[in-house]
Amino acid sequence: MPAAPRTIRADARRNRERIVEAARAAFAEQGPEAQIDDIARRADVGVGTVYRHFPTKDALMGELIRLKLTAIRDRARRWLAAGGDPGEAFRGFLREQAEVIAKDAALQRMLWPESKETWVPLASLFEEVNDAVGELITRAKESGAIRRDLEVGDVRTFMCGLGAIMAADARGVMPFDWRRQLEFMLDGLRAR
Amino acid sequence: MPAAPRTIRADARRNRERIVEAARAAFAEQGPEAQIDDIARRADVGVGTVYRHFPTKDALMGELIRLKLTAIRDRARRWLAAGGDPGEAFRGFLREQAEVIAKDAALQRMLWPESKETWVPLASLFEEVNDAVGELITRAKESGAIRRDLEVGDVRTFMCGLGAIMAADARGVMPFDWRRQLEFMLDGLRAR
Amino acid sequence: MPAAPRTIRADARRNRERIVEAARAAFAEQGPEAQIDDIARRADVGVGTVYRHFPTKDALMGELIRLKLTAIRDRARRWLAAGGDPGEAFRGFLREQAEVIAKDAALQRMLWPESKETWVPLASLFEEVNDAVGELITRAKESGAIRRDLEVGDVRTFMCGLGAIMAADARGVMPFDWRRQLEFMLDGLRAR
Amino acid sequence: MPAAPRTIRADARRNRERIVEAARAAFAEQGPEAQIDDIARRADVGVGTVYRHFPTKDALMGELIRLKLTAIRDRARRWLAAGGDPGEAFRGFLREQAEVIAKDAALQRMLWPESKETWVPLASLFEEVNDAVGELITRAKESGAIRRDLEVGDVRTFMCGLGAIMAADARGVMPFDWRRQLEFMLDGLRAR
DNA sequence: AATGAATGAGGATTCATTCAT
DNA sequence: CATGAATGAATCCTCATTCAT
Repeated sequence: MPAAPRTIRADARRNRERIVEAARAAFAEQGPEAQIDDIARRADVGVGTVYRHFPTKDALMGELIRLKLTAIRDRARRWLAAGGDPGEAFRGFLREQAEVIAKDAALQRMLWPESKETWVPLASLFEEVNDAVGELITRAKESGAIRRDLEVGDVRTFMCGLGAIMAADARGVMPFDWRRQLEFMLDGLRAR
Repeated sequence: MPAAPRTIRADARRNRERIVEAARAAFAEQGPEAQIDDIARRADVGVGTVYRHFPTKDALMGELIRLKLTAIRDRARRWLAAGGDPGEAFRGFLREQAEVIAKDAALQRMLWPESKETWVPLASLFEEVNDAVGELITRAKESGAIRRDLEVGDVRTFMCGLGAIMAADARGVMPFDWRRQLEFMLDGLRAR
Repeated sequence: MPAAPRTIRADARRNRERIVEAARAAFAEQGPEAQIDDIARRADVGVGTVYRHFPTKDALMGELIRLKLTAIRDRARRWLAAGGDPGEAFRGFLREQAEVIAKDAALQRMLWPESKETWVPLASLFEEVNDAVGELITRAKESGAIRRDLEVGDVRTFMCGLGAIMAADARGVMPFDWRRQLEFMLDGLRAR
Repeated sequence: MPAAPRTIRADARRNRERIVEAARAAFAEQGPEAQIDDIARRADVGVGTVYRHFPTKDALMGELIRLKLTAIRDRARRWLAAGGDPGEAFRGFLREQAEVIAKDAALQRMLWPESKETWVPLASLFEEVNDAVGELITRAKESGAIRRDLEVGDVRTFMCGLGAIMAADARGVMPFDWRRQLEFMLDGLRAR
């Protein structure tokens, strides 16, 4: 009768969520140097609890990345499903995507983490993102909305740079207007 | 003994140069986490000597930034002085600039540092960079080579993002083709 | 419902046995650093259950010691009851005893634990061991098989050392031949 | 002019010695669980200093073992050089050796450490110990003082056990008379 | 009674910076 | 001036034990 693993989970899941949320906030504020102890304090749990849910600081970061990627994939799929003008879908996706990223920009500083290992468990999810965004691109190309030599990797590359810009801007050292940047790039991607 | 201070100066200056070079190498390889001890070892001096020349790690980083900015300014001025087609000067400058940055890409990770304080002593130099690049932009605009709404800040913003892309690429986590990125952007900046 | 408590008891006892067995295995493999969580996992129970049966890790260790001592006492009594040549009984007991100890040698690392407190509840059992082994010694002395100055404490002392040797050998750092050691000692104990 | 590395060394060496001494004391009292922080406090230096001299707790332990082994080797050589009756030399060495070990008995708990790696850098020293003790044994055998089947390994094994006995005795859990033990063994090793 | 999630003190190690020589 | 040894706060992670379910 392995019925048990249901009740307590409610509590545990709540904690897990609080930890993830606290981690998002902490990393967003302080970047990768955010401390586990601080995250635990924010989540109002003991350090041990953080470690019960995520064996390692890297694992916790990995989870945040996973959530981000999942959100990206879903957003791309939503724009795909919505149909409409392929060029507008492509641009709409990128604009929306950028707005969302901007909300916790500092997170970007860990989206492309040091170790390749972090990516291993994310590989398949990553593929899904590629597929969805790739499809948006393909359709836009076919409709003649964007240049024919654009590839998924280019968009990924751009978003990486845009994230860095957002992060730098968020830290307030110097103003960076990423929205203009995005529009310039979108113009650059138009078919001539 | 009016001769003595000169000899010592020579020694000290040599040390300072070696430290700066070692720091460049170390930061380029390991990013901001490079350790002072390591830098001292590369420069073949004691840690104390590093601290004699640069009171803190941040100060040392600041010096590297200063050198970078100086190089950027000089490069921009060189393209200004060279004359020729304004559009080509603008694009040539950015391409050359990018190639140089790419050489120690990891340095970019500290070009936009945490503290505003780091920027204070660099303010005037920063103005000079702005002026030089601004002039390149103005000329290009006037010649009709690029869109009229482009501003210096946009270029700065773009280079920040491009640097981040280079840094991520250099760490080898994922391939990022910054050269394609640059060309897309240059296309986006063209006047239509 | 007078039947209920019985069923539960059966369950509880089964759990207790599984815990003890798991602890034996864990401690035998990893020495005193074996973790309660690991023991619980091996026993296929929750940590809480381990703590219900044994209030502290030390108590659990104490139980293992108690079992060991009981086994020693019974073995000694068996050799006493068997009669036969007293010298052979003495030596036979030690040899058999050693072989059994060797099976989970790492357990020896905790047979002589830090705290005297652990011994308090074992005092009377300890006496019984002493009595049984003492009787084996007395008989052997009387039959002229071993030196007259041998005392129970000496045997205890020797077995402690032998256990340590086994444990070290088991960890594989360096080969220790405890069987030769035992025979040398038995020779040393012979009456001349 | 690499003349420098002489002066400061006096200070540093003093510190190193104090650390080693503090470590000996700490490990002798508390066994392998002694904490680096405590050792630093005893030596009246910062933790960092301990780590400057010994990169790792294991390295510090390794040093203590090295010192022990060196002392053993030298003692054996001294008895060899002293000449005299080979049987007495063999026994004298073991008795003296035991007395010295007994002084910080708890150290024995780490003489046969977990990891083989600890032994690697000690291999050659270990050989020297073997050679010296082996020669004592050979001479004693030739003079007919001890049984012909005794080997160096047996003595090593015995001393390992004796050390464990001392350690257990030192912890005061139960009295163990290691001197009697030694004499029994020496009797066992006599040629008949 | 059983479960396993939560707790948090404790412990090894790092590294920017100071200071005696 | 240079040196590099010393410092110790800071940080990640472990694990015996408690407690809500």
